[in-house]
Amino acid sequence: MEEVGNEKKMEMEIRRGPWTAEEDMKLINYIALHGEGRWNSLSRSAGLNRTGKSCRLRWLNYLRPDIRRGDISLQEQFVILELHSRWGNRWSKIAQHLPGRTDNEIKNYWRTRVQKHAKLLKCDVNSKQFKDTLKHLWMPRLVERIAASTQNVEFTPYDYSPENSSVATATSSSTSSESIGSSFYGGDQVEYGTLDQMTNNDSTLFNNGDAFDNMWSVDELNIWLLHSNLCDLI
DNA sequence: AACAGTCCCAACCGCGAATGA
DNA sequence: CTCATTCGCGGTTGGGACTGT
Repeated sequence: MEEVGNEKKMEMEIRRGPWTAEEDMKLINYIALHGEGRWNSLSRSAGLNRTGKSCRLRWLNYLRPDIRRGDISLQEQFVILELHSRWGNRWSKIAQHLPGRTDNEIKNYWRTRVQKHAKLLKCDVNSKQFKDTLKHLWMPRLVERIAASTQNVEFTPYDYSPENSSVATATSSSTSSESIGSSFYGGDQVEYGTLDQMTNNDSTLFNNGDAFDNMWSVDELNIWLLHSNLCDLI
């Protein structure tokens, strides 16, 4: 009986909700000394009344020194759209190609920004219509804007069109994370921007923030959807 | 100024996979 | 092989911040 009572007491002491600065410091200091991993025992040893899960999440999504904060840049938006079109909601896999960004952040971005547009257009975010809108309208537009915003820095915008995109040509067997990591788009001969260039720390590349929302009007998108529907019927 | 509605993000939850005893 | 524990992922939620009326 007493044991059950103690367990209950332990459970009662487990903290939830927002982390305090003191808890953050405990976690940072402990990991600096002992490294990460073994989260449950780490939590106990560090003197944190948190679940191992909670500690892991806090570290990976917030405290890690290489976390990048701030708006998602045009380049990053493009990478997210591109990789999501290939892999779907594989947030952690997508995050691996966006240094400093977490799966949680990308997931939040997708839900708040991209799904918002789908909602405005009254179509499902997973529908062919919406995917086509992304591929044929949003992504080419993003490329234009990336090219415009990077004219003054050493970035070689590639000739993007949905047809030469790996979105259109890739098969599941031919896509690999390595191909994305080394050269952002396919062919070795073509001078494409590399992922590093797409996601480096150059402030001129990363201060474009929220441009996504203002790229086109709902009317513009609706006209395009109507047009693509008519084309499908013909 | 006050309120309602919406947006955004940190954090939690459930589940399946991996690992170890 | 089995069971328990831990880890990692994707989905969901709570609440503060922001915006519009």
